[in-house]
Amino acid sequence: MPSNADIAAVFEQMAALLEMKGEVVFKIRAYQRAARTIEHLPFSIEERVASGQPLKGIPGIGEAIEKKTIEFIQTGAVRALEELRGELPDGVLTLMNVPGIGPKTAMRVARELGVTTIEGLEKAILEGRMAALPRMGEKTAENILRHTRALSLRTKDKRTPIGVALPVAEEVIAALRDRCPGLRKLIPAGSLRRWRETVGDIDLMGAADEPQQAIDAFVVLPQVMEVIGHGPKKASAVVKPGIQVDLRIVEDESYGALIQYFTGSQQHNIRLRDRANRMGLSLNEYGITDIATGRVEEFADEEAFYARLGLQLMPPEVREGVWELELAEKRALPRLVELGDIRGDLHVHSDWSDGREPLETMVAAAAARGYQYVAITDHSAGRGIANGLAEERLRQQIDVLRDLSARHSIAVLTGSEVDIRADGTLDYSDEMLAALDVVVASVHSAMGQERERMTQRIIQAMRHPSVTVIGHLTCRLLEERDPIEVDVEAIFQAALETGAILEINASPERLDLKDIHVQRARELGVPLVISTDAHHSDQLAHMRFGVAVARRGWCEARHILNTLPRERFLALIKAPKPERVRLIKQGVA
DNA sequence: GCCGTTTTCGGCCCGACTGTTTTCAGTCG
Repeated sequence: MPSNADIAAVFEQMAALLEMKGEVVFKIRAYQRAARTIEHLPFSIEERVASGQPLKGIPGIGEAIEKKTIEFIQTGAVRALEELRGELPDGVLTLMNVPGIGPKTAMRVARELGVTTIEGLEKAILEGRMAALPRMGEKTAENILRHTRALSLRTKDKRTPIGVALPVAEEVIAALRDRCPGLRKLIPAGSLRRWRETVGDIDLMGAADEPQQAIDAFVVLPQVMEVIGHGPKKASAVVKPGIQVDLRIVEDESYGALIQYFTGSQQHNIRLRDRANRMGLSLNEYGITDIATGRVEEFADEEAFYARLGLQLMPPEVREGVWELELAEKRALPRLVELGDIRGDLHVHSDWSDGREPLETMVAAAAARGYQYVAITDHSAGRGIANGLAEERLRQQIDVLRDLSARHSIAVLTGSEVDIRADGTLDYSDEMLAALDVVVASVHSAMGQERERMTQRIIQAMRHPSVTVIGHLTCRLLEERDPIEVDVEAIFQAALETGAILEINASPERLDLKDIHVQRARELGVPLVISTDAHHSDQLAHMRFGVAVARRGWCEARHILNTLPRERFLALIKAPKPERVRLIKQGVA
């Protein structure tokens, strides 16, 4: 059962090997483009093929790539790829993992030095054989050596979770603004601005009268550990704790074109350029050039830039190069859900279990965010390690919360994050669960169960009359723990049937559901909430990450139930489940 | 290999930086 990522990897490798062979660049790009498109599709290619739907129509996928995709799904291999592998030296793909080594260098190193491993490469550099190659030199060899050494700790495609990268970006921005009064604008661009769950590096874009001053100030910031490149308009550096930051500064007039260009995605830009070409225009980061006259138009903001191309401004979160251009042309983009639409948080811990602050603090912080409701959901009894609450303590907590609710304008909902046990039963009695306003049921144990059993386990919990929400469905921890094996499509169907709501867990370590799941859930009409799983009042601010995931799934406020005002939200979660199913089908939000 | 409100053939995104070169190739995004 190949995932979209597996299929994308096949075409990435095709592209890399064709590039080494010296194939025409356009063929290479076609494979790269297909790979990246497939990686970001909101549906499973494997399922689409199984249901007999064509792949043609997906941008960048034509006859040849469709055939190879089907071949891969059916046989687990692609003959053309195997043949290419046979023609080229073993290990060249490994060498290409080293930053600074592209296809040309990888081939020369393999052919002329007989080196096909990272260890062999390091040896060749230390012995001076690398620098002796034509158009190679001491500095190039030295740089590559530095990268191979870093590689033993981190690979080229090791990505940083957005929850780590965004605060780093914000810190650098603040520091640079502080030292550079002439800096008029400065924002994160790239995958960070598109709110991808992980980023490869941090792109910062700005506008200033004297770009060079800002660039020079950047490379000497205390956060900078190592300067990689430093020119008049652009610099790259590694900042603490080891993330690469690329900074570009232009003058005000071309700021719109700059941020458009560097927000990407690459696929989005390639499609945009394609469109511009057909209009007789050429795009770059400084503006739009009329090819016939050579006249350059500059744009101070993105809206005007897109308008010149006949397009509605697209939120960065949807710029993945799949279907947004068609909708922007028809001015049919949805108004995506915003942080300000959120009326409550439904997954919050306190120091009664493994949270770090008292109930009072958490409730006051939720009220201070302007929420109309908040649910306290400490762990259930079975979570010994998280100081889960025995039923008696939970009953005490309910009393305390009733009292708190009376003293605050915010509605304080009683709740629990109850374990779904390995056999699909829940960790409290039915009477206990029925006494709660909000029951978030989550898997925390026996995560290695096989797919069918895990799926049935979760569906059994969804059918329980008192279960309101399923928490962090796939249990993944970004770059730390793989998701559990679960049939997400079956879970979505069960959600529609049972009225169980699915959580978008906004904790930046989780982001679970993830963007493409949310996109699919939205298409099916599956009810969703966004919750922070906060263990500290500061973490209520993680809501922004969850909202971003929903936006990447093209959700409007009506798709997210905790955008509902208090009375309607309470009516919904207190309705018996069959009634809730009916309300949700009507489009309650 | 993909694609078409100029085209089913002939195009295909564009520039910065580095290191090695005296005009440019390779890599990256």
